[in-house]
Amino acid sequence: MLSATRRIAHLDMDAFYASVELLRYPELRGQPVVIGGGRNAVPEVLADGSRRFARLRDYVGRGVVTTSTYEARAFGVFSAMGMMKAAQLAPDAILLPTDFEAYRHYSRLFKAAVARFTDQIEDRGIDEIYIDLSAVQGEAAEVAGRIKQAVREATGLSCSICVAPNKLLAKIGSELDKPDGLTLLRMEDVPLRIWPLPVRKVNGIGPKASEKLAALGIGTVGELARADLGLLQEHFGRSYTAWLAQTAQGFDERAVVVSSEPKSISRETTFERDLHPRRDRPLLSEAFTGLCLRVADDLRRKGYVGRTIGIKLRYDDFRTVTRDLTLPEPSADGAAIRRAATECLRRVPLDRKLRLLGVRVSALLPVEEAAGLAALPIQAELPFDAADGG
DNA sequence: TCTGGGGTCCTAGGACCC
DNA sequence: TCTGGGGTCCTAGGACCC
Repeated sequence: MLSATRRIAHLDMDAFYASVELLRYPELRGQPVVIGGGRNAVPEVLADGSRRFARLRDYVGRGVVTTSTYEARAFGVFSAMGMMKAAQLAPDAILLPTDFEAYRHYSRLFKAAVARFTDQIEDRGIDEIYIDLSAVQGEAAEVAGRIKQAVREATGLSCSICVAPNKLLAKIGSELDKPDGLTLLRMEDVPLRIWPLPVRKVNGIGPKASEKLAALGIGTVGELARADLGLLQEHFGRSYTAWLAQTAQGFDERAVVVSSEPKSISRETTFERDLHPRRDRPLLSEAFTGLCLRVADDLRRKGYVGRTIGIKLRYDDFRTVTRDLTLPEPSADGAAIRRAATECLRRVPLDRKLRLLGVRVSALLPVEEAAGLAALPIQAELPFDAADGG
């Protein structure tokens, strides 16, 4: 049972990767900076100790923007945009390589700072969390303020927080006052503060769904709240329609999930140029083996074995296909993964150039549990089952 | 200017079992 | 000979998120 009124916060670090880079290169503060380059974007240290930074215009390749500073966003450069396109919009912007090690470090720091307030924290990736503050003493605004201060002291970085009755509203709300925002939302605020927003602001309504809604004349959450359910059901099916209707009213009962086990571990790579299945076979084969070994290494480091091995291919026309194969026994062995993945590869048409190759292991089991299972006496496989109840 | 890499969850059909 | 209902597992694809 859920309590009558919960107090759920969503905390989102402001322009996280870019802000971490600004800690390291304070001279870039106030400038348009884009994160997403490779090795060639590493700043060069000059003889006088100053640094020369790469510019976006120098970028060549198939990467996308990971994050940009607010100054770069003013040029229209946002996350997930192709770097070549970003270079056209802001050729003089500073380009920096992604340094996940550094971002993970600051991620641990800000999460540890929040953990001093409560252990009711749901991890939503490297730069955001939900916090269930229901059992934390104090006014919402005051508690949120203290959390923001603690994050700033631990990291030197700002974040935006919204406290609301549920995760749906907290997530939307944390964006309303960015950066360095502190937003409070109550159910009564839904008509005034949520209904005017585009449906795309709702976590779970992506590009496809918002486009379909737009075609029905529904652009805002308020329009969604007033929409005819029968009409929605014709286009979205029963369960998604029910969810849309609840969401438009600001209803959401999902709990803050404090811990979870991974479901899959994967590695994939986009080639610098599209590779021909026959002519570039040596290159493909090398990449394929490398992916299998990296996945195996990830499994081993994280302590998992998996039964289902899968591959992912993307053709030069951007079509994506997957194949997978479930083994009788879980494994984390690179050679075994490569054998299974090769089986999968045989089932896929190799009649076009390839843009991407990926390897995935799912149906994961912690390695100690797998060891426990292996120690159990093996059930004999009889040709007829004597215990059959029929 | 073509569009990364790591994930989760959902749907749907077919096999197979009771 | 046909009909059937429910459950689980496997596979493929797709939407969505950070």
